[in-house]
Amino acid sequence: MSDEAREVEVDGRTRRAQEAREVRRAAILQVALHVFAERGYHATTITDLVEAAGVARGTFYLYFDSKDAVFHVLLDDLLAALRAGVVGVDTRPEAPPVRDQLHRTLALLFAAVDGNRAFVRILLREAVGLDAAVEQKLRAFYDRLHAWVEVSLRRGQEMGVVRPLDTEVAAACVVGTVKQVLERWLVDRDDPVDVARLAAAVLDVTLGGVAVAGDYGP
Amino acid sequence: MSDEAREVEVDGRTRRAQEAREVRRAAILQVALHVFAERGYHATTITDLVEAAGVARGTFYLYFDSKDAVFHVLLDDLLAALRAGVVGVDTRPEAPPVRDQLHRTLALLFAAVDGNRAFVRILLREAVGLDAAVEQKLRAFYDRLHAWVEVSLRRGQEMGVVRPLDTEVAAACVVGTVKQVLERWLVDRDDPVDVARLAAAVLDVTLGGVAVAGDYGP
Amino acid sequence: MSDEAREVEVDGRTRRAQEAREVRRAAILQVALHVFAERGYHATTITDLVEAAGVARGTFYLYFDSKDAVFHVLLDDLLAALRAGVVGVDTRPEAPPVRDQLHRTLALLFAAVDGNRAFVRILLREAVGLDAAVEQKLRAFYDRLHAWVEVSLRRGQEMGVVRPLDTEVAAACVVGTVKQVLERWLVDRDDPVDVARLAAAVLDVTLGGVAVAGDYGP
Amino acid sequence: MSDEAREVEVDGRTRRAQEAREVRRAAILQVALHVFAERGYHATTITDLVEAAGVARGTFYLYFDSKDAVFHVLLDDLLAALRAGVVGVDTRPEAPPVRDQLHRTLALLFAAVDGNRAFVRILLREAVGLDAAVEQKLRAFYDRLHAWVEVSLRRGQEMGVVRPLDTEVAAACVVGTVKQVLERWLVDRDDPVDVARLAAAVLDVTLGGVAVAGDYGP
DNA sequence: GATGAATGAGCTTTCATTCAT
DNA sequence: AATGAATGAAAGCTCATTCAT
Repeated sequence: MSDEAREVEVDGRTRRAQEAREVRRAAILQVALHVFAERGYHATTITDLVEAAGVARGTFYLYFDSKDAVFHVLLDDLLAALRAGVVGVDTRPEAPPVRDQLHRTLALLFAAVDGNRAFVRILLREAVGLDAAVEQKLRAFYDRLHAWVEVSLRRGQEMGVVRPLDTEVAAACVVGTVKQVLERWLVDRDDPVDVARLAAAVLDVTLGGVAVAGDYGP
Repeated sequence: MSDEAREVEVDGRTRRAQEAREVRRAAILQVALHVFAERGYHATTITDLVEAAGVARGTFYLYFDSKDAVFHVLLDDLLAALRAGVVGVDTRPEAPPVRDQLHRTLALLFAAVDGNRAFVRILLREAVGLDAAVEQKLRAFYDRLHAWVEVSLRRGQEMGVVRPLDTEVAAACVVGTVKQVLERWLVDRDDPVDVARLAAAVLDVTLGGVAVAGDYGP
Repeated sequence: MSDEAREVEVDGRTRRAQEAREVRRAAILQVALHVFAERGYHATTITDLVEAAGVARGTFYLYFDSKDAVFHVLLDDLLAALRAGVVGVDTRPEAPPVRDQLHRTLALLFAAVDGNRAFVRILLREAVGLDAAVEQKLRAFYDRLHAWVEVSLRRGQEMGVVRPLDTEVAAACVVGTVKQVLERWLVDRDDPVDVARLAAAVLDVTLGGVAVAGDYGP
Repeated sequence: MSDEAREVEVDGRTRRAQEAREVRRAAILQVALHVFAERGYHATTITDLVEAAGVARGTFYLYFDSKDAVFHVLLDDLLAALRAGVVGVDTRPEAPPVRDQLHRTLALLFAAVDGNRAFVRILLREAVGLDAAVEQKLRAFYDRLHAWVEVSLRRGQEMGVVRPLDTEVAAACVVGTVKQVLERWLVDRDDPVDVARLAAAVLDVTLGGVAVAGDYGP
């Protein structure tokens, strides 16, 4: 075997080993997600995890530093997926109608959660005050979402399409609305959901309020 | 001493003992609330509880079955307080305006949470998925609130003061709005809050929506 | 039962409980000493300790913070016992001869070690660099012993009973001599030893050297 | 290529491979010595060793059976080095003076330790009771040293240059003296040391004792 | 021969709960 | 009724060693 061939083979080995590592890591993550979802984060032990993954205790620590570390990886992945769909409204003349853009954003968010139901379930049920780092990440995520909504509302006011109202309260209302709908339709239930329809209904209520026009008081 | 007198005295003793029991039980509860608030539910150990209460470990178990049991008592008390203010809208002619009634309900709810910030904080931060029973209680509370809102919305539609909209989605929006506002103004922060003003702002957004009338799309 | 009687009884209970605690603590210490001596410090696990003591794992931690803590208690006891016999030479005219005083000091030291063979064995065999605190304690002990010997030698030189020599080296020789004799006769063997005779022999060699008088030098 | 030539080439290969093995083995030993010295024996993990040596975990086990095995090799090397300088006194008429021979032996021993401070440090601080085999080796070394000293003292008595005294005790005193001086000047400190001067001082104290001649009592 | 991912027995420590006094 | 010493199951994590590639 020539030196060159050897080199290629070594590279091949290294690459295959690397790929095997990635695969195993992903497998442990996947299993952890399901075990967390089934037993709850706190109730899940390392033993549960390694038994479900079919690896030895030590192997787990080869891929993750701790139970918390696994959780943080899952959390970061989810938050990234959620953030991906939340983009600013395009106000150029040739852009689609604002309402359609908002609908698309909502639908994307709902779809992202729909694709991660198990983990979002853990997140909303148990991880709220899990540890300082998790809390900080969640809070940062919600704060960012809130800020984004509030800024959007202010812009809307400047454009004359949003009523004069307390934008901070209104932003909290929007965020809370989204959270609750997510929780009710995607977390508490296992049924498939038409995210487009749901997004449309939420948009309708949020934009127009519940009262008939002109009749919601002084 | 006659038998009767003895009986009376025994009754007196029994009664006094009973009262002492109640006092001690209440004291442990009160202390538990504060310790939970200070250290967090999970971080609080039985040792923390009994030391703060100034009783022996065994004594604690004379009054409560477990750490969880204390939590459930505190939880039941809170939920009862929250439910107290949520009453149906009075539709009789001589009743106050509907909007005022809704404002009063919201303000009462906010005030109840305001008076129990410490515990609500633990509830939302740590105890969301504490155990099946807690989860079920919370869910029942929210479901009941949701149902109440949905029924109210339907009645409003019949009365012609609520727009035609998906009442289930709208109810979820209302509940989510309330939860988020509570979390943002009463749980995440320590500042005193003008609950009446906050309730008014929430009502404004919820009833009228964020879009200017007639401009929120097809 | 009168209040006074009750008080007495409560005191009695408390006292008895306190005594029981002391007894148990001492029992664990005693057992630990033997287990350490038998299996070696490093090889001894908490499991070994509690099984030998016949208590539950948790009970152990009720009396000691850790395996190290037990060791430190034993160490402190030993060092105190060793230090007890090392006192300065009485140079008043009416005092016993210096040689007798030195003999007494040596014999006391040897006897103290003789009474703690098991632990001294651990100390010399394993605990030398156990942890920073142990090392510091041992070093402090030896340094103090060395300093005491060196000062004594200087005084002897002033009094004209000690030869002119490097007192630091000589002190190290004395300390090393004592350590080695202890190790050879009391640690490595289990035979009973005549400490007075041993002390006399050590004194003879140390004071007079091994060479015949006048024949040891250049 | 003829068969003979091939054979030669194979031999060459084998020899070169053998040499490469030796080199690698020595490299691991050298690295282990430094890592042990830096982190301490117990705190050093196989991971530390293989990372410092730049070889894979499995490779380590190709050269040594275990962590302990490496230690034993280092220990054997050290003891061999120490033993090298300890030779009997030459009593032929034309030999150098006895005192000079003793001085040379001491100085050689001190120098050997001086050249291996790091490992001696580990040996005395952590590995005293590492395992039965280490203990046995150390004990054998000291016993041999003791026996050698005792025999020398007896010969000295026969030659009339050593006082009548308990040679076993005296031998222990000499061994202890040497150990303590080594520990104090070469193990506990990092300063460079004049081994010749130190050896001379030790010899002076050991041969002549601390008391002025004729004044050390009956 | 070299590799390094995988192993799993074993460690120390915690803490909700029990029960003899 | 009150006490608090005792319990022991169970947790998270480490690391010397093995073995398929």
